[in-house]
Amino acid sequence: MELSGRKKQILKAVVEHYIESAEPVGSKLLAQELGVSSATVRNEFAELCELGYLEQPHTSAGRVPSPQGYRLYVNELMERRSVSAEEAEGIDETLREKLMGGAISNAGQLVSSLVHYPAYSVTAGNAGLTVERFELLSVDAESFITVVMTDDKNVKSQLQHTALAFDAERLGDLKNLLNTHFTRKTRAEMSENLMNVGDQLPPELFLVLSKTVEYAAGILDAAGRRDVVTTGASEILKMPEYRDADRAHELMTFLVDNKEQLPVPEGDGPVQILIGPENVDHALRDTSVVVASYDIGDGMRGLVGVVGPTRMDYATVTARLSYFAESLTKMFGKGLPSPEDQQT
Amino acid sequence: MELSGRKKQILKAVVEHYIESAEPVGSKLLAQELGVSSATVRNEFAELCELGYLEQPHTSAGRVPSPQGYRLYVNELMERRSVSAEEAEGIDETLREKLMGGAISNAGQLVSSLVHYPAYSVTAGNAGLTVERFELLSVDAESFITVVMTDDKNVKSQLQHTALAFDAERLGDLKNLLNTHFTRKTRAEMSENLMNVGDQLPPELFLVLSKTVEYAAGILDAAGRRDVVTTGASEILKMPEYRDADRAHELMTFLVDNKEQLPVPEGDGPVQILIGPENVDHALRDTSVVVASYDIGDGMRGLVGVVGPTRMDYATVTARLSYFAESLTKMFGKGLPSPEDQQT
DNA sequence: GTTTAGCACTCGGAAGAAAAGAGTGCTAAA
DNA sequence: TTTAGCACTCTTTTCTTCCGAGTGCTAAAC
Repeated sequence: MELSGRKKQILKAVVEHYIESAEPVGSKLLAQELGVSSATVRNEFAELCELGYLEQPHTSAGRVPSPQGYRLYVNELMERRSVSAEEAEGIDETLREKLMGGAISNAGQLVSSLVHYPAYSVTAGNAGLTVERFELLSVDAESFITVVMTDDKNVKSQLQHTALAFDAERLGDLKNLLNTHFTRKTRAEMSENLMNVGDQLPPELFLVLSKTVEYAAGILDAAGRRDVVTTGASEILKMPEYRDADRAHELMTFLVDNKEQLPVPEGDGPVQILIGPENVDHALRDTSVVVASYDIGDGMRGLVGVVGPTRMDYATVTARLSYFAESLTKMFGKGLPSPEDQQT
Repeated sequence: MELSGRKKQILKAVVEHYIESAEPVGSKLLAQELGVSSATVRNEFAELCELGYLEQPHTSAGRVPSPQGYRLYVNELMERRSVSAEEAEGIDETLREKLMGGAISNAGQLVSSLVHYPAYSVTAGNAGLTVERFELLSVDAESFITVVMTDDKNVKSQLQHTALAFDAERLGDLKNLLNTHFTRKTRAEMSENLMNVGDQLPPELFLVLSKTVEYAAGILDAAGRRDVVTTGASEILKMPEYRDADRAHELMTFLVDNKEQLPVPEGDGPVQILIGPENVDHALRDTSVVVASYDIGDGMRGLVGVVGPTRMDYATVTARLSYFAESLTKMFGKGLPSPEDQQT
């Protein structure tokens, strides 16, 4: 059933007042605003309550939006404003400043400082990654540098010590071995090949080989892992709903210890909003989450989210977050921190 | 003036009770414990107050240790117990489990989980670091891999794109240029040399060279920076002294935003304890900090610290922290996560 | 001279009562 | 359909009272 225009207007006003004040909204305030009597507003209140859009903390308090109310607000009532010119400038500024070098890990940090809520960022793991190329560089008799390039063009390297002396020839052999049997292979295949090749190799050499392969496998594992970073958890201590130390502690430890369980919705829109009980996780039952995803390039996607009370400033958060995500996408596409600057 | 034996005994008891209960300690409780009358204890209390070792929250409450009282306790009265066999086993376990791969950044995390206080770890920056060697590996016409080994034997690498085509010869030239003019040089010297060399170079080549040198300089900068990581800040929400959201928020944001100002004392002992006002930083005025340093090898030192209320369980924290630091030192000296496993 | 019993005194915190206030629901009139 | 009016509900605040834990001091006891 479609709500009347005035009901929508009232719901919108309740949500916005409550977002601002964190106090239940009474009929008198709205009466003034709408130019009708408080009794009229009360009648509407009563109906909105019956329909499930509003709630009453107790009999004689004002009204508070229910999750369903927030949902309607977000879907229909909220003005989907975009960021102001100054906001945009500010965001661009911080982005340029802090994100050079392609360190995506602190995207959450930027977002958190932008919206004053806890934020998190997820860098999608690249599970199918393989090694494209091995290089070995001689250092001295007992050590060499291993360089591993993965097929997403990331390069990592380490110094490796060996028990036995490695001359140039031997190093070349090892390198050939690595490049023929361990490039373009999945994790499982690498382990398998290690076993196969191992049989025909002198044990000392095998030891070095396996150490190198393990190093490479570790890189693939690390790249395959979904990485979640949370920041700004302490922001919640400023909010009235978390003045209670126990509640604050609960959410806080969740954000730190269970961050892997933060929602990573399959994105169909640019920004997604999960309100209160829409979150599957029990600990997020009365918080809302706003997430946006951005393009890293190579078809990969990153994700940043904001966590806050259901009484969250959805309009501002949504605007800033989506602008942020767009900017990130642009930057990865062509902008300053281009792929050639990516460090390892 | 030296305190009488009984005064010390009483001070010790007050400190330990207060550490456990966070409640002011009354004379009756101690009377029972010491087998004297409460009046006697009260007399001693009064004198300890005058001497500045105890404080009274208000006229008719029990006594609470003053910072000076804690100091005496820590210096003389506390039983400097070492960790129990099970504790040691537990610590070794977590160390082995979590620290393979030489990721020191989360030493604080381990400590925090060990003592249930917020913790931080500082990895000393190596300011005098220089590049020992450059390597360039051809990938395709327009890109190559830059490998940089610093004189502490750390290796880092990145893929670098160029505007102009680079054949093997040209790459060799560039490499020679790098290795002759930019190894074993300080940051300043590198910049200077870049200017000097630049004059005699075609501009396209110079662009590539400077990009590479900048990359190396960035590595040196990063290594030179003192890196502070804090963990477990949310632990404070469990403590009665931080049930007040404002106080909790203050300390919390300090631990997150001002972590660079956490104390890094010049170590003369294995474990150092800073009590309340002994901390220079205003925000730490009523917290205590316990820090231990450990050996990374190569004469480098790392540092881990624990932050908590002055009512901190000094005995346990000190024991665990020093055991932890010792274990770390041992591990870096000869243990599992040996230098050859250090990743970049 | 130290220790202890005794006692009056001081606070802080808990418990209760009362008052204030905000907001409601309902009825009846406009 | 809107609104004025009014009784009612329930929270919050404030004030008071009361209790008890703990003190400081004095005078007696060891």
